[in-house]
Amino acid sequence: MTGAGNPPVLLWFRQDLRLSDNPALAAALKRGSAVIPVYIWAPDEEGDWPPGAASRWWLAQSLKSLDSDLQARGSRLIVSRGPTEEALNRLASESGAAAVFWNRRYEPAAVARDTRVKSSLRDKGLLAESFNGSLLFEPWTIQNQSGTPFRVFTPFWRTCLTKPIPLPSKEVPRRLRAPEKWPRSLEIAGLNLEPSIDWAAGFREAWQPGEPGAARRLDRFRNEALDQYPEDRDKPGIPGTSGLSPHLHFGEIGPAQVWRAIDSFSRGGRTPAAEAYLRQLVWREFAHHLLYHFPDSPHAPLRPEFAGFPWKKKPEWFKAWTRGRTGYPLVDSGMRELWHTGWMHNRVRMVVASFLVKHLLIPWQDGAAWFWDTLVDADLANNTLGWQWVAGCGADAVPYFRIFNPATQAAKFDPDDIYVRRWVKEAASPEPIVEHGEARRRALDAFASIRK
DNA sequence: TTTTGAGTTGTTCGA
DNA sequence: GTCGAACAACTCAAA
Repeated sequence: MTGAGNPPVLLWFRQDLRLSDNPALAAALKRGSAVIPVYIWAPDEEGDWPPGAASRWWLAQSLKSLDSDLQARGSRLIVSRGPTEEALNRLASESGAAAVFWNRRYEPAAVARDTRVKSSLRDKGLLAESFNGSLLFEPWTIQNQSGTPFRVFTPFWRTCLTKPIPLPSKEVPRRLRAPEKWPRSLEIAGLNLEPSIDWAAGFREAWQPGEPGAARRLDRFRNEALDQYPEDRDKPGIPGTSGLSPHLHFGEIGPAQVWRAIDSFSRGGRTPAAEAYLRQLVWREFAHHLLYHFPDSPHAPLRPEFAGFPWKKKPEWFKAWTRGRTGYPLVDSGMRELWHTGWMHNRVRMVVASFLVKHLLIPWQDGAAWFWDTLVDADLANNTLGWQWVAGCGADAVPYFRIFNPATQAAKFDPDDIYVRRWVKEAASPEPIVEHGEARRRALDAFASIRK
């Protein structure tokens, strides 16, 4: 089929900002139609979670990268503002498009919006189809033997391993056929995603947003760090983790591509290093599974007894935490790394989160909101799982008595102070805002108070 | 059907 | 210095 007479397809990009292994794009190409790549900025449609400042910075870079990759293939990115429904209808009528294809999202607000958009497009006689480009296992495909969603990771993982892992599609188009008539477009800069005061110098140094940057990151990890991953992933001073989280969040690389690149076997078994990393990739799946099945979890604890937890509001302590001025070098380093680069090492995320929730007794939701605004990899599913896990109120959560000692954690995972010296330059740390032993006892009492 | 055992990431205390 | 126990409650799967 040449498709020369086929009306064009609108390819609605969201969190799938890539051309390789993109099922919606593949489906559009298969029709032989011209493709009109579209991004619609509609933060009002994200419920309580419009993208934060760090995410918006990343998004701006990623859109520029996508546009440039499209232009290299004879195409371009059409940019519009929401409301999404109106934008898609206008773009379709301006271009004569007869179909809209996209890859699915799983956040509650996005699911509701996408459902509405799909039926509205179909009512208008357009073909509207969605695909899976972001997960290995969509949330409704994994369940336990009683037919309910898993709440414990290990059985979830074992069940995933019995399912076929999707193969990434190899096809990357050299050229994309342009439509006869391009619809109107805004400039990416016109969306005002980037800060007016340029605070992102540290971000630019640390990251290369976009599909080529994601591929480079994956290559580096596989070639230079994977073998040592089980030991090195916990050391914040060295690049022992993949650093793929923001690329995965924005879909600049897909999980099937990552699985394919990492999975390796020796003597009949998966190598321990590959398995350790793939488990982490499946934690991302588990987070999406939980968010989909428990849509209140971004704001409400999964364990109901936590509704009565005696949280404290201490604005000056919260502020000290956000600024990296708690007096605990590992905590302060993490918070400064976050502020400077838009990212924080996972080991340190656990320590700073535990410190906020247990040492300071400040609600996990406040920490989640700060991370949401400052992380370039801010992802509602992962952020929610992480904070509920640390607070002990989530699925498969940490036991209440597990209270990280920031000094012990530093001694164990940053024994040569490489990480702490990178982020805490002053000769003397501020006085600790709470004393560890006392804070620990207070936390144990608070957690005991909600037990039956 | 009921029981049993295991479960991402820890710390402290006392022998 | 090292080591085991204690620090809960609940989900899930296998026996």
